[in-house]
Amino acid sequence: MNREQDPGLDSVDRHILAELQADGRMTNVELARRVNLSAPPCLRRVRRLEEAGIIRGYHADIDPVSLGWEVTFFALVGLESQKQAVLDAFEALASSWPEVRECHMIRGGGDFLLRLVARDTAHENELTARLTNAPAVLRVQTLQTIRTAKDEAGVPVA
Amino acid sequence: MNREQDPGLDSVDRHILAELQADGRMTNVELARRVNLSAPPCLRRVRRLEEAGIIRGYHADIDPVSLGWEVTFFALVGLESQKQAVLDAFEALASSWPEVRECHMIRGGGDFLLRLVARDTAHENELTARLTNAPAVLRVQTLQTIRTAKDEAGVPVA
DNA sequence: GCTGAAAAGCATCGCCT
DNA sequence: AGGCGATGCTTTTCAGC
Repeated sequence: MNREQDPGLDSVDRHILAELQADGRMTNVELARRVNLSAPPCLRRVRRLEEAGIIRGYHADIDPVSLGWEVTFFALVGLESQKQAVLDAFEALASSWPEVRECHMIRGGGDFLLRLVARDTAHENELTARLTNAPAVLRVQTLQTIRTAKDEAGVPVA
Repeated sequence: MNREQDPGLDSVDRHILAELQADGRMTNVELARRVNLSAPPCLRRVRRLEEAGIIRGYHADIDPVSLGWEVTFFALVGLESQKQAVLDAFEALASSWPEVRECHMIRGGGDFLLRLVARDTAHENELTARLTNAPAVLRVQTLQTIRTAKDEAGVPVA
């Protein structure tokens, strides 16, 4: 669907990506004005970027606390085996929990980094316990965020 | 700007949040149809959610690889002091790097979890070295993502 | 707080450069 | 490839329930 480092990505495309990353609900007319194009070719470029899989979607960024998710934390989970079946099973289990927002397998074998949300500290403890007691889990290290200095969703478009 | 667990957030509001989290560029008419409202009150609700800070923004989700960011990794950084001035200085330094996308201070003193992007493995090594050599840094543990099973930007709207 | 109509603005198409 | 003009929607406001 998308090639590595697409050659047909000029400075106008990158400008479009930067603008839509900053404000994904901008109208096409406003976007066109900012990148010095008229509306139709601007829209054609956006559609092309979407169809090439370079723009994967658009999402509202919602304040977790407003929805009752008071705690965000990370967990480093170590498994007792590196067998593919064990890794897959843990991955499937973790991914099935709505509180698990990210699940990354870490190089070096048998470790996962998760990002989770919890309603409160008790809920966080419960989630940690559920992780600890999950099949093949050896240890769980929770990394509790006390302050977030920077949290930018995307990537530099330099 | 936003209160904890806003009481004036009914099921229609939550439905709106879920829809815009899934597709932030949906037209207001389509959104209204999905939440069984006509367009004007739907738009008023969206504006209210934006002004209350519950919707913090809208962002295009861009494929990092298409822009040349081949490597995404995390770094656990331990500092040699927990003095506020030292923590603040590290936070300011890390946040100033465009490759650092997230910078979280971790409970327990003197630790930070960063999420970074790099153009390639050499660039990743260079960033790790820059972290290691930064003032007051005691150790850097890189957590290299080899597979991401789940990566949902938002929060459960249940 | 919703509906419905109406004005203004936008998305999108076909054609031309 | 980008621009122009036309058409049909969408957004947004406003009066009235």
